Amino acid sequence: MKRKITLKQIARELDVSISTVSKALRNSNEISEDTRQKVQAFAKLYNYRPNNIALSLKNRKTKTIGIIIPEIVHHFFSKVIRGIELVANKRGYNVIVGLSNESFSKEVINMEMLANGSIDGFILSISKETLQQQDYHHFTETINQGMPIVMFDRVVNEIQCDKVIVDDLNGSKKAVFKLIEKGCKNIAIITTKDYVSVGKLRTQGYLEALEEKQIKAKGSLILKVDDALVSDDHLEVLEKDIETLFTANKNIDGVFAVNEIYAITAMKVARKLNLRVPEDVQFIGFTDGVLSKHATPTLTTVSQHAQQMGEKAADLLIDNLEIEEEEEHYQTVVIETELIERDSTK
Amino acid sequence: MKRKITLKQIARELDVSISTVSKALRNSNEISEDTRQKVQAFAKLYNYRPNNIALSLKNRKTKTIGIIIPEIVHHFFSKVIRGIELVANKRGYNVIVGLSNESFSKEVINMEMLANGSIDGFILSISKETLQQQDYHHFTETINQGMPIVMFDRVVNEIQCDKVIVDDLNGSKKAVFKLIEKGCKNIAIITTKDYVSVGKLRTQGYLEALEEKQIKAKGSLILKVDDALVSDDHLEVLEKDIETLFTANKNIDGVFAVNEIYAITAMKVARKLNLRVPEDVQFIGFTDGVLSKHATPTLTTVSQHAQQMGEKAADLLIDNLEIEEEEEHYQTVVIETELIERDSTK
DNA sequence: TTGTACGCGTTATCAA
DNA sequence: TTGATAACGCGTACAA
Repeated sequence: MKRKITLKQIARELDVSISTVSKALRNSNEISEDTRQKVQAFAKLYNYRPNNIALSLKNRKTKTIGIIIPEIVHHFFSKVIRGIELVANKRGYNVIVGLSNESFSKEVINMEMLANGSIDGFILSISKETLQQQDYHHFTETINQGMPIVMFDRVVNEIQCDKVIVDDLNGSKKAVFKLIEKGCKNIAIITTKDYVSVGKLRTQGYLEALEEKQIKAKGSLILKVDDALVSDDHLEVLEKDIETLFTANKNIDGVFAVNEIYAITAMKVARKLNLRVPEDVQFIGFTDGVLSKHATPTLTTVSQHAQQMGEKAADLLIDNLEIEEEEEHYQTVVIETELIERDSTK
Repeated sequence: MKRKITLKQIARELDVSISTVSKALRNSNEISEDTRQKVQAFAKLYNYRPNNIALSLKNRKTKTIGIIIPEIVHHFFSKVIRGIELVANKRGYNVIVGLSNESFSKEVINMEMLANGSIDGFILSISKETLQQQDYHHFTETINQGMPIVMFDRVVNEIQCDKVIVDDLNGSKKAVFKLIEKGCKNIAIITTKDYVSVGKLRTQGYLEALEEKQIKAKGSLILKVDDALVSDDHLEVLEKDIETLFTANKNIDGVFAVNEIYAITAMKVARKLNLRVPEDVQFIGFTDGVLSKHATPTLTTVSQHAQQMGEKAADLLIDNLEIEEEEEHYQTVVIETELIERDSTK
């Protein structure tokens, strides 16, 4: 078991100084052809590689990006990570992942751990608990320490930083317009409580779309599900809520759901109630997930281009990291959505 | 924008030496109550935190685990990561993620990047290309350098290290036994090419189960799908293959698929051919995914306990890292599978 | 009780 | 052409 070799060891072995070795390896022309070759041969033989940690300490940059997300077992977030990793790797960065598990304290702890030198900047999506408590001091503090942050998807106006967001509003409008165009008269929405910014925006899009088409929104057609319900255990509660929605509003002929699970579950409930999809009720979801593609019938969805979001976020962060100019002018990049029509609409 | 404060700055500010500050902060009783308090107050005020990189360099350990997986947009792998992250965090470690994207060279490059000091050890699952080429030099080299590796799921006998695997063989047998028990006489298997170790094992389990029940395996009932087909674009090809399987073998009354996509797709094809599930054909998949739960009908599956695998892998690695004893006796932990019965079986 | 010196591995500057 | 030295930030053995 040969430990990794260091400059010092090479120097001792070859009876030259450390700095000579260092220079020789970097092809400095201060060094004679002779020793250069000797050193390089030796280094190659022992497979010398500079120690990243030492380089990080010296250069005061780690070439590592910290990602903080609420949950990794989630198509959207894992696709974003893939995008980040893709760009990061291409530009010579590594990626270190912290999960907040939707918890404020875990988010804070994770960020503090990473902010102490381990990374050069953050890409993150805010946890639900943080959004509820509206306590953003950990973000401002890290930014004040000179560590850049790029937020994606779940962002917040209070914090000044680069952001990458989905065009939730227009995405929803597209979906609702499509339902109207397909002949729906009574369109329900299944959404989340308002403190989840994306849920709020998507609800707003639904309302605006209806208004623009001179359709009066009805409170009874708006189902705001408690977030805990996304967890698998509460699927039955979700189903019951949706069933109530349908039975209380027999005339529903279109459903817009702000995520995949809601949409799939709603279709399931509809089928159970002997409603035909899409003949009796049409469905559109909002997601980048895998369920839609394999559902029965396949689900029409608003795609978010998650991977592209990740790529953009990584590019923004690395640009920020590598460009000297101190003038801070943050940008918010909006990733357009795309309506993917499948069999749950006519 | 105040940069992170260092010991040196505190020392200068308070007009004491660096080591005094260091000791004071670590509550050394060499330091007078007086200066200790003074230093601690100042440090707290400026929110001093030791620099991780400096600590890593000094201690020669980074408290960071490197994960290399073929793909992150995959329920199984993201669940494993969640398990790793959970344990790692609990034990004071961070997690850095590299994606091989099923490519040999990306796997090698990623490992080399991380092995140069960035991490203390690896947890990985081997890429398909590596398995095909059977070139494992990068694993042996990192192990020889004294950096421990824990492999999970896609492992390989040639490498001596800790391993966490699913009991693929028995998992498959359980599934096939269940189908037989439920009255299936002609059970087909949809599996991968043999170089994917888990596919091979699951096929073997299928064969053994049949043999134990004195049922003769028929080659025509074994569909070995090309791996590229898992990618979304090739779904149609997959469907066609499965359709051929069904039409060429009208008597199929049970299907065991080695992953979720195969199973779901097969159910879809069956429905298209007007076969009722589970009345005419019963299905069992192999997975920890989200599709099974939301499929129509819901899919009976062999669950792999992915998160538990991640937790175990992390514990193994960290144990290895923190325990002094040099005697290497590697273990292979087998995670038992669990048959989750849903509506695709009677 | 406090401070000096050293080492972790590297590179850059300056001296020889 | 080569080498000594300092610095990145920290902790600690040893000296004062």
